[in-house]
Amino acid sequence: MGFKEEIADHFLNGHQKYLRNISVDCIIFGFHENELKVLLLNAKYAGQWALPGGFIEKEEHMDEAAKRILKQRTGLDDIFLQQFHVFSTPDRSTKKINTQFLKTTGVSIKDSWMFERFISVGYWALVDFTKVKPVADVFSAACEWFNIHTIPELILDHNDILQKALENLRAQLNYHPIGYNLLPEKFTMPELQKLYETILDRNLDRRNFQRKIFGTGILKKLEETKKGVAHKAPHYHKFDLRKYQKALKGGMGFEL
Amino acid sequence: MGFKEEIADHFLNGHQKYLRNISVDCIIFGFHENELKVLLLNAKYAGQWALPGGFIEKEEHMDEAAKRILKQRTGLDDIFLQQFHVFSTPDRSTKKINTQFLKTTGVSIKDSWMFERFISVGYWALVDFTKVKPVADVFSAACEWFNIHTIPELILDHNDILQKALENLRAQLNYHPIGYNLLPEKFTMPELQKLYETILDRNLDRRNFQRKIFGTGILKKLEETKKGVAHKAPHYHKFDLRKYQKALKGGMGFEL
DNA sequence: TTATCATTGTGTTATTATGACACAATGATA
DNA sequence: TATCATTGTGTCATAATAACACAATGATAA
Repeated sequence: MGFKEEIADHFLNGHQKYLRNISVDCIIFGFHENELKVLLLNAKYAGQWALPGGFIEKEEHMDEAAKRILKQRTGLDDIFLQQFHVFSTPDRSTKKINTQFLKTTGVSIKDSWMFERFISVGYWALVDFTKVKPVADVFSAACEWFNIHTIPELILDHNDILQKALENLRAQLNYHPIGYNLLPEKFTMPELQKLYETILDRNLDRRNFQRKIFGTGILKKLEETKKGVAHKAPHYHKFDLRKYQKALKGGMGFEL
Repeated sequence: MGFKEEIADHFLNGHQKYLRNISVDCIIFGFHENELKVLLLNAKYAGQWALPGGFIEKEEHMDEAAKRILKQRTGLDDIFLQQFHVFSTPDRSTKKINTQFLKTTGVSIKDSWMFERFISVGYWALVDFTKVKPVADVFSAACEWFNIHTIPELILDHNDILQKALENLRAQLNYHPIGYNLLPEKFTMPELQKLYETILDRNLDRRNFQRKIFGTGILKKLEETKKGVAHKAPHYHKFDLRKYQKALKGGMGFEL
C-alpha cells in the first residue's frame, strides 16, 4: 500500500479499527539542561505544531493506546503516564486541518469519521530525556523538544491542554515519582532542585530544599562528583526507590 | 410514540443524536443525618443498581451532558460537578444488560450502537440533600440514596467508579468548596466536622478542627441554636463564601 | 423539682515543620 | 597562584500541629 492509499484507507476505514469520536493526546515531559521540555510534532501541510496523539483501538484499553502512541514517538516502553483531563468543547474537530491535509496530499474523500468531532483524553508522560529518540510519522514533518516556556501556537486547543497538563503535574508533584521518572539515574542536587523549581514555577531555598529532601531519605548520596563543570563539582545522587514510593504515599509536602 | 417505540428508536437511531463509544457516569453525593450518601438508580429488569449516566449529544459539551443528566435525576440546576477519571477497560459494554432489557421489554433489535463498547467519563457532583427530589427514568425502577458505607453490588465497573470518585473527592477536599455544596445554608459545627471525617475516613480532634476552620475565617457563627436536640444545643453557622473561595485557592490544609 | 448525662464550647503546652539567613570549602579558569 | 561562581552545611525565630481536660448547657429521666 502506497502513501496515498494508506491515507485514504485511514480516512475511509479507520473507524473499523478505532473507536469513534474519541482520541488521546499526550504531553511528553522531559528535563534537560535544567529546562523542562515537551515533545511536539509538526503537522505536515498544516505547518503548525501539535501534541502527539492518536486513536483507541476497538479492543484496547485507553492507557494501552497512550502507551502505544508514546512508544511510537519516543521508542520507549514502560513510560510513566497519567491521564489528567478530558477535553470536550463541541468544536474539537480536525475537519478543517484534515481537509487541507487531504487536498495537499492529493487524496479526495467526501466523508470520513476523521471529519467528526473528537473528545480527547489528555495524558502526561515523564521520560528520561537522554533515552529518547524523537520519531516523526507520516503525518508529521518533525518531532522536537520544546522548552516549556517557549511553546509556539499549537493546533486546536492544544495550548490549553498543555497548560492544564502543567497544572496537573504541579498538583501531582507530591504524589507521584516525578523526579524519579524525569531524571537520569545519577543526578546532582542542583539539578533536582531546578526540576522542582521549574515545575512549581518558583524559587526554593537551597538549604531548606536539601533538608526536606534528605529528611525523607529518598536519596542516596554517591561519592562520585560531576566532572567537567566550572566551579565546585556537585556530588551525584540517586533515588532509593523503595523509600521514594513510601514517602509518596503520605505526600511529600511541597506547597503549591 | 409509545414506550416500546421510544426504546426501539433509542437503540436504532440514538447514534444520530449522541456521540458513539463514549458515555458519562455521575456520582451524586449528598450529606444527610451525618452520613455521606450517593444517588443510585435501579436498572429495570437487570434488577441491579447503577450510577446515573447518559450520553453526550453531538454538539454538546461533556460538562453540559453531565449537568443535563444531573438535572434529570435531582431536579437541580447549578450543581457543583467535577470530572475525575476516565474508565476504559475494553469489556465496558452494556450489551448483555441491554439485550436482556430488550428481551423482557419485548423489543427485537439485531444491531445497535448501544451494544458497542463504551468509554465512560466519571463526574462527581455535590448536592444539598434537602433540595433533591430523586427521579427515576423509563429505564429505571427506582432512584434512591445509599449510605456510602453500604453500597450494593452495582452493574459493570460502577463499584470501581464510585470508589475512585471517593478517593478523588478526598484528594480535592482542600481545593473545592465541598462543605459549601454538600451542606444546607445553616449547619452546626459537629455536622461540618462529621462531613470532613466521613470524607477523610478518620476522626478529627474537635478543638483542633474548630481552631483550623475558624482560623480560615470561612464561617460566620449565628446566634441561633439547633432546636429539638438532646443535650446542649449547638450553634448554627453559615459559610462566608467570599472568604471560602479565597481560602480554597491556597488549599485548606487537611492532610490525607 | 432536681439530678443525670451526653454533648458543646473553649485554652494551653509540647512538639514538629517551616522560613530566613551567612560563611567556609572547592576546583576549574584566568 | 589568585579569582570566582558554586557547593555544602547549621542555627534560630516563627508558625503549624497534635495532644489533652474541664466547665457550661439543656433536654430527659427520676
